[in-house]
Amino acid sequence: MHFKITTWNINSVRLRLDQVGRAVDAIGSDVVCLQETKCPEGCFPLTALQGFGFPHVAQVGQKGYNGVAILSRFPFASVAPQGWCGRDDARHLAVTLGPEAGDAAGIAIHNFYVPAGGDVPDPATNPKFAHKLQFLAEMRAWSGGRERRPAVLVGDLNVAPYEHDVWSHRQLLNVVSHTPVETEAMHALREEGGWVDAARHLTPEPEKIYTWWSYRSPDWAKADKGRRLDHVWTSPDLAGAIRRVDVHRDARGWERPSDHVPVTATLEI
DNA sequence: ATGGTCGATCTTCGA
Repeated sequence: MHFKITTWNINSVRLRLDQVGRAVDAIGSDVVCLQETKCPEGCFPLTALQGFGFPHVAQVGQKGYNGVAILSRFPFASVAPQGWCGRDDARHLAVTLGPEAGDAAGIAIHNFYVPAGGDVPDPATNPKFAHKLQFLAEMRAWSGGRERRPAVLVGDLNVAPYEHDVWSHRQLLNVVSHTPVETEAMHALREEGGWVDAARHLTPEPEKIYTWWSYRSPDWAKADKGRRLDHVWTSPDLAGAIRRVDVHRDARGWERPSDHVPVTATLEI
């Protein structure tokens, strides 16, 4: 079967509900992982999302910030949110697909929203950056201890790990999301878990790949000062199944867009 | 050249 999994930092699921429907209709996703849903669980638009063809929805939320959700055409065998850095921030959700998912049955899906880290890349003076580094360190330890079974890790990881994941490596070396301490932490945690970066597996450097363009850029498409912050990783046993990774850049040009675009991996399993 | 723009919430914070 062809299994399509999409990750998208939606930056308010209530505001962009119609855009979720538009995107998944065009893509044909089997599973959609959203970040920054920005609503507490009580006001989550569950019924509307189910109406887009995803009867099975797992989500955690908070008032105003964070929040992650997994929408699925297939039932879940298990759902497990997890706290990180001793907080109950809604930044991670894991599910396992049930037997109804056919060849995708048993695959674990991890949806992450890594802290952005604030503006100053110094953990001594910026607690947000310290939080981000701690979060990445905990992910590394978790990756190393993880049970070896088929899994896909997606999300807004808020790090652009390779030189050509940003519009200018040199100009962003001291900008949060691309500093050496972050990119090294990201590589370490990926290698610790044996994870395969699906986009770079198919499209190695030096080809540029971006998934995010700042709201502050007056002409984002022309300037094209993007960064690759949104990722799909597979466990090593699924690496050979990666057929496509599509970055839906057009969504950045929609009316009232998210600053991130959907990224979809197609696996043949 | 240190801005610029969003979203949620309640005038400021996080991104």
